[in-house]
Amino acid sequence: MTLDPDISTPLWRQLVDVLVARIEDGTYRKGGRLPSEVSLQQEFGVARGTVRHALQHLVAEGIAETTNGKGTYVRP
Amino acid sequence: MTLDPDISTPLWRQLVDVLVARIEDGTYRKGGRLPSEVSLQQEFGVARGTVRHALQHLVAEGIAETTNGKGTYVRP
DNA sequence: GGAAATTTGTACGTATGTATC
DNA sequence: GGATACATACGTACAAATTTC
Repeated sequence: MTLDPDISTPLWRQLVDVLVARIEDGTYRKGGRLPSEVSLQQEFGVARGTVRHALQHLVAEGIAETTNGKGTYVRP
Repeated sequence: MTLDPDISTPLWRQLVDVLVARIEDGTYRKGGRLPSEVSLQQEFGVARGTVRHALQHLVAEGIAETTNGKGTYVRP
C-alpha cells in the first residue's frame, strides 16, 4: 500500500483514507494502538509531519486518541 | 504583546490566548478578517507553523474559519 | 485576459523537549 | 538510565486560491 504524490489528493488525506480502511477491515483493532509515527513514516515514505497531520485528523474526527509517550489508539 | 518561550505553556497556546483576548475586546471584530499568517509571524516573532497551529486551533474550536487565498475570519 | 502580489495549503527536513515503558 | 513515542518549534520550498492592477 503506497501513497501517490502525483494526484491532487493531499498525501495526508490519502493516508487518512488508508488508516480508516485498515481500522474498518480490522487490520488495526478498536481499542488497539496504531503504529508509531516513525513506523508509518517509514512504511509510506512520507515526512513525519505528514503522518502527524493525518493522525491529528483522525483525532479531530473522534476516530483515535493520542497520548504523549504512549501512542495513538483507535477509539473502541 | 509578546509571547514568552521560557514558560511551559506552548507558544501556539499563548498565541491562541492572545488572539481570543483580542477578539473579545474587539480588536478583531466578529465577521472580520484576522491578520495574515505572515503578519502574525512577524508581530510575535514565531515561525509560521506556530501561527498556523494556533489558527487551526481557533478553527477547530469554531471561533474562526479559514479560506485558501483569502484569509482567516472570525466567526460572527 | 493575464501578470503580479497576497494568503492559505501541502510537504519536506531538523532539533529539542516531554512522557512513558 | 536507556529506549521508545508523541509534542513543540524552527526553517525552507513550492502549490493553489484569491485579489489587484
